[in-house]
Amino acid sequence: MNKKNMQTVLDTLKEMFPDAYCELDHANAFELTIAVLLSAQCTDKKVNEVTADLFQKYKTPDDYIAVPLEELEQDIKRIGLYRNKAKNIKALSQLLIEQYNGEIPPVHEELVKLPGVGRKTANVVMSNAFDYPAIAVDTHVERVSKRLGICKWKDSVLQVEQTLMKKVPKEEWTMTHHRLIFFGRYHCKAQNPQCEICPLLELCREGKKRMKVKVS
DNA sequence: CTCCCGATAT
DNA sequence: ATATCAGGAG
Repeated sequence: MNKKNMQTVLDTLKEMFPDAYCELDHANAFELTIAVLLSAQCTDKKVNEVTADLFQKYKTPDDYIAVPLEELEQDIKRIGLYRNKAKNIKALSQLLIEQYNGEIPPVHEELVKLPGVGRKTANVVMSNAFDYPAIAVDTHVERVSKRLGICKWKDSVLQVEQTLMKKVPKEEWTMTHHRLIFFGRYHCKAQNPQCEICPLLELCREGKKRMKVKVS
């Protein structure tokens, strides 16, 4: 995508979602890390329902270590992928205590060493908890970037991230990341994207293709 | 690449 | 019935 169209995308997203933000409820970096870990292949809404009780019951890494695995599994069962997630939360808590004084390290390279924390989760924690510029590429960011033609269809999530970092000014990385998610979640949805009323239709390769299929 | 996985939308 | 949801590990 050329510079002019990219600027149009950024301006339009800003108009559509001026105050996009992290929709995962959390009070600190530790809770945010747990929430993002739980959010894999699950809606934010569902995660928030579960963490409302979870964060009342568990406050520190020690609390997660103290509980039997089976009990923690039941506490998060409604999220899905719950066995892996419960195991990761306990291992992550253990590692935090052993190597990080029980605190979430504000360093990307350290975060990805934590069980259940990959590049995307680390980026979310860095940007939302530690105010560090980052673009986390989740399912929405990837889908939207590819549909609009910001990046190639066959790009990996890492390539998508690198392309976005190159095309977006660094000071706008975090906000743009949130706007791309809102755009993907509420407008350019996986099923039933709102192409008919999309202000970006003129520059959207996929959107124009979809509209053609509809009229014919 | 496959597996993990319940809940919700379509 | 099937697709999708703020992915990560083996």
